[in-house]
Amino acid sequence: MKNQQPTIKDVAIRSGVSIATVDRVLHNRGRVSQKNLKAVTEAIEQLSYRPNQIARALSARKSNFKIGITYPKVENEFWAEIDSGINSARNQLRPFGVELVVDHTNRYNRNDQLKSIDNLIKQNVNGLIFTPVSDSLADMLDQHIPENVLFATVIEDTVGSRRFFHIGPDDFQIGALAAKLIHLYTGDNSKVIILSPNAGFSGTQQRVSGFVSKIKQEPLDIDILQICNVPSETEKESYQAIYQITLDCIRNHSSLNAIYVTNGLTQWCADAVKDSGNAGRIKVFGHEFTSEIGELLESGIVCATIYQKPAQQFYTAICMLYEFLIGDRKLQASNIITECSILIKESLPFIKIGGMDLQ
Amino acid sequence: MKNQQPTIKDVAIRSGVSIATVDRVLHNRGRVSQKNLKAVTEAIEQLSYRPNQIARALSARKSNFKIGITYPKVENEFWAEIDSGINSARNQLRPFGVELVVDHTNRYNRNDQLKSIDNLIKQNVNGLIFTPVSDSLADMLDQHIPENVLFATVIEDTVGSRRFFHIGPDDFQIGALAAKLIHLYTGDNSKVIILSPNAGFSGTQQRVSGFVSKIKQEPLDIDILQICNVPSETEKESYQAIYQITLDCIRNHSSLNAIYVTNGLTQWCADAVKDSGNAGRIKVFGHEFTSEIGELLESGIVCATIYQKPAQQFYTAICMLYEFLIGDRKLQASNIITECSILIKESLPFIKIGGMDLQ
DNA sequence: CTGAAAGCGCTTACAG
DNA sequence: CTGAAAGCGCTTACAG
Repeated sequence: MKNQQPTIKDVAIRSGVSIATVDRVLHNRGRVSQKNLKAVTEAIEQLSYRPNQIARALSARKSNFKIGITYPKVENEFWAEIDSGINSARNQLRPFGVELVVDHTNRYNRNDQLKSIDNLIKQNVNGLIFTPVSDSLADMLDQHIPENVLFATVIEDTVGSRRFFHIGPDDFQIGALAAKLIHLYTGDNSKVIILSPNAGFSGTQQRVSGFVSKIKQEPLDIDILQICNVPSETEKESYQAIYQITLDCIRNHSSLNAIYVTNGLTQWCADAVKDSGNAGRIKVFGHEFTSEIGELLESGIVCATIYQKPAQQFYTAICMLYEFLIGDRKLQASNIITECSILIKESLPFIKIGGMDLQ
Repeated sequence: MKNQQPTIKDVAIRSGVSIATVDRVLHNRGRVSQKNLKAVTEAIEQLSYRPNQIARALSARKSNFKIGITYPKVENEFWAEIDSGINSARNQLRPFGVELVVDHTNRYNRNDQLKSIDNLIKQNVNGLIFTPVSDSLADMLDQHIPENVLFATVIEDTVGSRRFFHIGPDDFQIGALAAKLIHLYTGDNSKVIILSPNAGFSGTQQRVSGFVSKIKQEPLDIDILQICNVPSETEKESYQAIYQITLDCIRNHSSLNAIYVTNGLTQWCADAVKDSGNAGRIKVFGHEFTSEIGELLESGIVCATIYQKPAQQFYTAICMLYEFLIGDRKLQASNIITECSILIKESLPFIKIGGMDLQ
């Protein structure tokens, strides 16, 4: 009844060396004679041996790992959800002896973020995960982060940096999907305004591009009345700004019947629509999910949002980084495109915040 | 820098007993004096000790577990996807020494399924996971499956049985969501036919109820021209039947402009719509996702499907069952309502079949 | 360059 | 009722 998975011992016996030597080969630690290297490699091949990750993890428990995480805590609700993803990962990895150190900045600001990263590195983290506030960080990151610290990006990418992998949505397609949803809900007489906070993020720009391009390509009968960048460096500023700009737009465009908010500030726009007495007449479309968004979907002020499951992204990223830390970091890491959900009133019963089933 | 999670040794020292005694308390194995029981319980409490699952798993490796799985392999594509979920679980659990034995039946038939279950039990499985073909199985299951074999249901439930937990969608809400999607795509002049294979499944019935109830409640301007049960005990029968019935419906109802298929046979209905020259005019809505459904969404014959991610359900169920097998099976297991996705042409770029990120 | 040994935190016979 | 010891499959000093 014994499960016949070969172990490191089997490989050692077959190749006529000690377990320690097999281990050296497994980790390319060198200091192995050509002859033994060959014997071990062949034995591994013949037995199709795969190291047992459980045993590896238990053993790794002796030397603890520390993973640092930092993000811009500007839109509170969005990042609060991410904290739940981080906590799931913390619980998951605790038995492996992994410590998670979380830091954050209060603005979308490059220098703040670099300081936060420096801070984490000073605490001797073995790995680093963060959402870069600007694409232009690439060079700086490679300078600030030592070679032996693995880092990965979540939600936003920094193309050109040494980042090990990236997890995030396909923002261009998200924008296209948003256009389609608006068309489904408003039919052929859609006069839409795009409110675009976080214009510094390349993801935001791509959503707008995807939206515009979808309208042209299909084509969809949607008029874009205006595209407004909403100032949003700090939290307070962004809330106030989008609320006020929404009111201004409503005043200036009497034909307006739909608003697309390119990110998670959707609910503040919806509040302005409601407060101005336009609930139902002006339909709001946007992103993410909070309890308030749930109510807004229920009441019909918001028709649909696209949910990128940020907590899951962080959870997955943290677990992946750990895999590479204890395993062979020479392995190629692959990027992951997040699965996004369409949320409408009728899909509310299925939603899981965080979305980690196995605790 | 040592991580300060307490271990079983810490508990033993603090309560002045051996590790073995602590272990006895942890697993309610009895044979512990009142005095020691109290001491250990208190020590666990004070240190807030939690057993390390990794160590537990590695140790459990000594005694192998076998989990049996059986399902009705009638709609090939649907169950082929599930095989990929089972394989993910197999890879995930292999290092833990878990063996997965898979069996299936060729029809939606109670007796076939009971035979399959008997067969797995004869192979000494420690746990059992399956999709019951009939709600009325409850009593039989409790008789056929020994008390010491944990079992759980996926996709379809058997209320009233001793099943340990259930993972599946909220079928009533799924039906309601389908009604909404049809309304979004066809507007206020919708003449719909519901094609309902697998009428023996309670889930199917609930989808129809949810659909009808949503139309009344909202209300949505949708006329249901007819509700057809499609014979579907075997695979070949169901494919042919739904194709033929679709053609008949098209012939009999000239005003027909939408079809709702209550489950995964959607693509065969869509083929009939296409072959009869009604692509685009008659819009198809249904369930699940296969490569062919991808093409049908792309070409606009199918407007939307609701995807219950069956592979993920099985994956999660298998992993959960293992957790209970090695852990304390006295713990209460909780049921899981599957997160369902709305699939439309524009969400195709995000879809993941199987959907297991971490391999 | 190589191997014997200790250890990660549990579980499981076994002996008392 | 209780505890010492072996073992799960790895990794990591340490000695040679």
